[in-house]
Amino acid sequence: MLDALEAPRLDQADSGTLSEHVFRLIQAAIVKGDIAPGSKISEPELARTYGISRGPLREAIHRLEGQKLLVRVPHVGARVVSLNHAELIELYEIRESLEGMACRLAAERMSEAEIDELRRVLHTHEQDEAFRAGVGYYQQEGDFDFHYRIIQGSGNRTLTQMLCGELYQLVRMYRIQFSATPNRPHQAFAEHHRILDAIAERDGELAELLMRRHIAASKRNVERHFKGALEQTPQPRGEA
Amino acid sequence: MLDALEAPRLDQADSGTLSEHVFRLIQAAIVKGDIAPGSKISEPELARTYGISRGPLREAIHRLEGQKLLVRVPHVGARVVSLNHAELIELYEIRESLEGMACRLAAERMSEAEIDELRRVLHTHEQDEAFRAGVGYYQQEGDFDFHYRIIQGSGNRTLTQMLCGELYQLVRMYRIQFSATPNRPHQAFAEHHRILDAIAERDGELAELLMRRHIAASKRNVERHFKGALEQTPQPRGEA
DNA sequence: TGCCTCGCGATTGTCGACAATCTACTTTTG
DNA sequence: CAAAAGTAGATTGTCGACAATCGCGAGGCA
Repeated sequence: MLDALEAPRLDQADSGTLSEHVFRLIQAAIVKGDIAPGSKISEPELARTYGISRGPLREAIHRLEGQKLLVRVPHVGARVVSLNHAELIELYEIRESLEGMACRLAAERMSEAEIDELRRVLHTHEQDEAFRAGVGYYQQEGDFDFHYRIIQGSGNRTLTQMLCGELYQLVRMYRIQFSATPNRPHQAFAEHHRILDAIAERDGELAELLMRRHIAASKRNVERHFKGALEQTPQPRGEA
Repeated sequence: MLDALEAPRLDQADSGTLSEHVFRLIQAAIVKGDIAPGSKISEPELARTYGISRGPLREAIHRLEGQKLLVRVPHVGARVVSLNHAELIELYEIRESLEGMACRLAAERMSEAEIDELRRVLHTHEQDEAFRAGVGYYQQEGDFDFHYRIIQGSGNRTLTQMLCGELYQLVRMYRIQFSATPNRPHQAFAEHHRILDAIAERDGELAELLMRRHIAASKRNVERHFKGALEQTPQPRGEA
């Protein structure tokens, strides 16, 4: 398993400690799907893979558990998280609440420069060829992600830490899994545009409403996707 | 420092691993204020205190960092979190959003038995003598905590995990710090009662509104408290 | 006298090895 | 033949020691 890791070795000192490094490496591997959801994490194997000791690795695992990307059970081991239907819907409901709030705050507090940046992000997406083809709108990451930018624009550092620091990778993981839904990208883009307009007009109330609806629409999309996949796989498989 | 720990040693196997145990121990020590906010965490010292190696201790520290009770900086060490005014307000705003949502869900989904339980919790609080004296309403923990029960009643397991598993201890820490405000306990109790009524009537919309207002009131209370303490201490001290 | 530099002590990060526990297979028994 | 007990292997949890890095104080220089 997990032989699809292109660059597992930790060449230069990217960010100081080894623990931090493998943390990011494993995080990326999980989010990208290189390590299958539900698969078991073997400490000796991963340690060998990344060429480090089990000490830093275990610390990274504990941090990953905090980000809800891993589920750990004492004396047994850690597994990559695999949300069931209900949990995934719950996640979207939480986002509806939190990102709605972030959007309202962003409409009230974002600077004109930040709004221009946001507009530029949307423009970049529009010209993306994957988007034009109707697939894979959501692959953007970090500063190039519409949602990410709005959350940061809220000015609420605690909220930003929760949404961009913890839940973000988890959301991204499922974004990638459910990325290819025919009409959704264009529709999502249109919704993004309306949200941007509301923010530009400093209409916090409307911006929040639109964001909540936007996420609710995504939720329905995931629901549909899940229901479609249910016929093929009765249960999300638990091993690689 | 931190010699006020009454029972630091880890006698029996409470919960399997040492890491898990010291995690809970340090968590309790921080929440109760035995380890001062902003004070530095010394690994060798804590390891000696609890009579364990630095390995499990470091894992516990990483988990505590995930719960936002510690702030860690590489190669320097960990400090007990000390939220400033803005961050504390942000925390309350997040709670407003999340617990409001939880309250709405609870009104829709709690069983009659659970509502009875909730009523009993409130009744217990009413008879508490510390409450009657007008101080220390908030010291309740876990199942005896009104908010805790409502969140669990929401039926949203992800939400419960976030609110009761992560942020809960942080909120509790500041609850304890700001506990003694003259009129607040009785007022809070009245608000709790109104929320309960709304839940009992299955009025989700009203229950959400009341919970949001309740937390907003708590926020204002903390704000007042903070402003009052500002004259004495210009900045929350950074050392024990 | 004030500021920069160097070095020492302490703390954090990392490692390899040992002990405790779990999983799966084999063996034994009703 | 099925089920339970026992055992072997692997995996997780824990430890003590070594290396890398940082903070702070002594000393030198403008």
